[in-house]
Amino acid sequence: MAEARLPEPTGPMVVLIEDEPQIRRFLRPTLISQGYRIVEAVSGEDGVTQAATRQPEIVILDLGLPDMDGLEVIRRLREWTAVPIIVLSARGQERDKIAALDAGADDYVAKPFAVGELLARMRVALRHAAQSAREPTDSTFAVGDIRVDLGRRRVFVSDAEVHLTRTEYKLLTTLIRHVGKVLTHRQLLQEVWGPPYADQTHYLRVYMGQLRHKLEVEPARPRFLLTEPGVGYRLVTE
Amino acid sequence: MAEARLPEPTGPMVVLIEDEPQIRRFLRPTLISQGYRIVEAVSGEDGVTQAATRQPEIVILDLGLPDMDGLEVIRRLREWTAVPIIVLSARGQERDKIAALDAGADDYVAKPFAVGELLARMRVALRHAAQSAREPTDSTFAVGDIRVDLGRRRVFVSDAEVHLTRTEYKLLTTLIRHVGKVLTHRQLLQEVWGPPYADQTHYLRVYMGQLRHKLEVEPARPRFLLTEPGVGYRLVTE
DNA sequence: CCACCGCGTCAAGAAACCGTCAAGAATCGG
DNA sequence: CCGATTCTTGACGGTTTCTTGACGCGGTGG
Repeated sequence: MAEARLPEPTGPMVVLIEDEPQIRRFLRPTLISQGYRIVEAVSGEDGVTQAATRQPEIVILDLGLPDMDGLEVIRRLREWTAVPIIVLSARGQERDKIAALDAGADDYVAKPFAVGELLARMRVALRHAAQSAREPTDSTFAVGDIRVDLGRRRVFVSDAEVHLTRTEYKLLTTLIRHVGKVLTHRQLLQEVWGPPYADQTHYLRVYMGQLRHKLEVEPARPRFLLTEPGVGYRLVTE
Repeated sequence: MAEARLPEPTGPMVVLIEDEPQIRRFLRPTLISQGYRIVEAVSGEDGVTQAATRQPEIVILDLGLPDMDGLEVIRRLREWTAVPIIVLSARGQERDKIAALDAGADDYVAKPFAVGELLARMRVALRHAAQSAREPTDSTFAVGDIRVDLGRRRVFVSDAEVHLTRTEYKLLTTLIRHVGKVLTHRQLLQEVWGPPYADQTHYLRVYMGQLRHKLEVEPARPRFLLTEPGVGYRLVTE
């Protein structure tokens, strides 16, 4: 396992989201010497975008970013990708670690950190990814005239952007995550609104109606957002 | 993700390989209160055996064992299992961490450790396991011209989709679950409609008729959905 | 032979479910 | 604080699905 890695130009790609130039200057040559391809982002927004466009094998994320809460970055990424996220943070408090790990981070390394340990933890992350044979996720979803850019949270119909509210978007991405499958009323309500709402099926009717209105050509006879009477809803491709 | 977990007797099983009674006494109630089932081992040899016999969801391993090098325990486990291994160690040296992680450990927590962090890292490990476990969920059932995609809840006859109502589908999947065997009226009614309906055999006649009408080529002389007079029904393959 | 029983079929009324609209309430941004 | 957006809730009508009863068939046993 611990074989020496020589520099190779097509190794795993890492997106490094880190605003401190000092750390970037330090990490960049180290990672490159280990054979990684590296893409740097200096803000959370940029980081999410880079992760969406480059589809890296690993994301290394500093929690202390200027523009955005680090936890928010994790959540944004986890909306559409399972890419391993290793958090770097100056805050070594237990509750920070717990919050980041529960938000979807895979590992947490407190600063100042030993670079050898970071590299070892990166190898662990790569091992996991290889094991589940997970390809880097495509950050866009498309069906018919509908296109969803999950990284940027934007939705287009026939190349015209349509605005979805937060709830509408969450409902749509939930359906996308399980595309093809029927999601029961319960599942949808729990995932989108939270467990306490598991019985408020009326919400579903209202919001499915709004989604159809915004996305379907003929909302009354939907082609993609289908009803399974008595069961739930499903998103179908073609 | 950070929902409160109540104690439940059938949660994930943890094998804790740890020779210090102090730490065992401390961890045991904590893990149990989180709903884990816990098996303790006080030596490396015992730990490997327990992991093999109990098939736990997680292994927590102290590196400083009396009988065996901790790295050796990791290697022994990795010979046959991919179960997540979280290492606990009093040695916080970088090279110890690297060695353990590269030997196959998934995480490394230095003592003294914060128990909340350990629990969070355990949740991460469980997440990984759950993720890689749920790839092959593409079960379909087929007999004659009839094809049932159980994952997507769809039914086809001669490659044309037919729509089943909720009750029809439930009846069909119940028959599929017991394919080949005779199901009595009682069994079917209880499984599909619920115990209070155990005597409403008329329902069965109506719905079996509808199923045959939708699935059989010659509903009056069914090839697959057969009646066992006086007993119940059965689904046969050829 | 005929009454009876289990089974299959059909259909109509009842009930449940779904989509739609719209009006307040709550929330957000300025 | 105000205006705009979004969420929440209720009402209503159309549709699907369930439930129930009636009836016919065929086998069985009196």
